[in-house]
Amino acid sequence: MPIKTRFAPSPTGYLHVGGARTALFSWLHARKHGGHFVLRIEDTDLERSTAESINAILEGMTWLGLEYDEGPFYQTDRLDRYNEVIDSLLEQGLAYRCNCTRERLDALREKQMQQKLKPRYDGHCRGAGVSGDEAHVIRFRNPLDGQVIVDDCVRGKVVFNNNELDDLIIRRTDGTPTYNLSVIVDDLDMEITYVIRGDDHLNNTPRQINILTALGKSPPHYAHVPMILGDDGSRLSKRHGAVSVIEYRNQGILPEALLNYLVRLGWSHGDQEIFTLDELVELFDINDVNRSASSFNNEKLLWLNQHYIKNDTPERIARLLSPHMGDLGIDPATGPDLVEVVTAQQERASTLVQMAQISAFFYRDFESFDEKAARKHLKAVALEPLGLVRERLSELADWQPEPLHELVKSVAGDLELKLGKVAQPLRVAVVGRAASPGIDVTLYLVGREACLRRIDMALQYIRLRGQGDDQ
RNA sequence: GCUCCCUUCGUCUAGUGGUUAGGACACUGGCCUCUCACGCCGGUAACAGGGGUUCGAGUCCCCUAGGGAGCGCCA
Repeated sequence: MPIKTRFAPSPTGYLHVGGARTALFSWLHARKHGGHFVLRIEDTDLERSTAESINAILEGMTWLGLEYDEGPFYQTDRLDRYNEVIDSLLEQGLAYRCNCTRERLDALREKQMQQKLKPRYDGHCRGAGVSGDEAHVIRFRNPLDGQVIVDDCVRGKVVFNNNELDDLIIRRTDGTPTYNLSVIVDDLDMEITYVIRGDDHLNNTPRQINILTALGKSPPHYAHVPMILGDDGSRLSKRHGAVSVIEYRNQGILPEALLNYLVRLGWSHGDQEIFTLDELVELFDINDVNRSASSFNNEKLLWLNQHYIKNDTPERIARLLSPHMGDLGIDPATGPDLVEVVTAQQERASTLVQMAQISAFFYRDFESFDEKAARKHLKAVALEPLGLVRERLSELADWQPEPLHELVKSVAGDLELKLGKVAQPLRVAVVGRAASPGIDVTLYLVGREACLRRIDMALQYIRLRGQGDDQ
């Protein structure tokens, strides 16, 4: 049978980075073996499933580039099929009707907890012969003894005793199937050979295997991958910051950076840190995934992101950066070529949002000089070099980085100053801050008109400031 | 409480009985330098604890502790 994996999120929120990682592992496993990757939406919980959530998941998968070969399938389209399986289990006596009230179940659970027992159904209706005419659920008749061995690709063999399990509900009073039933029917019908999922499902697996066995089928291969924790060691959630992959996109993270980061959480290949998707398809092996949970570390993600920003073509980065400029109210068409701006900033930003922020000054005047930078560089001693630079800039014939570089150097030389004594005041005057790309490229991209205007602002700022105190 | 899982630098990890316990992020010292960044060179920092097995244990076994997950008419 050809290798087939699936990603089966329930549409009750956004595509979580933990989900994205299991999706990535499933996708890689399928790609590596020339198999298929299936997307299935587990929306049998009608109360909590939403269309927005489905869209968010599809959007996230598309952004990450985890394309699926089959689906998306929706479980709500397959209710008849689940009922067919449930009915056949019922007919064969492998399942039974139960009319226990929620009150009874709640009381039972409470009593068991008090007795320090594991809460579970007591089999009250197992032999009761509850009629189909009254309100009821269907329970699977779980074996009472023996054991189930889950042979897991990442955990190894895990043994569960049947006497720890109970008769789980497979059809609700309203007639809809529950998770443990629909999952195994889908995986069976869709011919899934590898179930790769979060290890929060490990405890469900013996129940699913028992149903499969009752149906006369053999289980697929399983791989339960460890969960992702927040930086405080608890389960990753909203309070740790971004958890939705779309949030990462909005923060200016590149999809390849997020994928590279996620794959290294629980998996490695020697000392290698950077992987192309092609390399991953070749090198990744689900059997090599770690057993222990790992903490999400945003700094390392930022480092990877900067790496990818640095090493991609300026053209692609510019295309991705453009909407983030828009977020700042800047239309890149109104100023210097965004590709040239990216080339100048590529090594200076770890996210696209940050790159937009540090590039805004190319497109519009800043509100005010950064105070610390101004205090250090916009002083009376800067009046002469700034004045001279201004004069020569206004006369410069060829407004290009090279001549601009020569110009700044010549001013420094003529005034017998170190280059920094000219470049830094000039930078603060033109940029508003003490940090920017090389002064020549900065002047070139800002353009003559804005440069002269901003230098005049700086000269005036120094003079006004000088009147006030001991400057 | 019960069942299952996990435990190497702060974090991600390498390590499959003999290593000065390696790499990466972060932190940090230096170099480069017109600033920031990049890059380069260096540094701090780990086998949870206790018992075994063995000539020898991060590696194998047991116990303890700590952490996580599950125990729903959620998935």
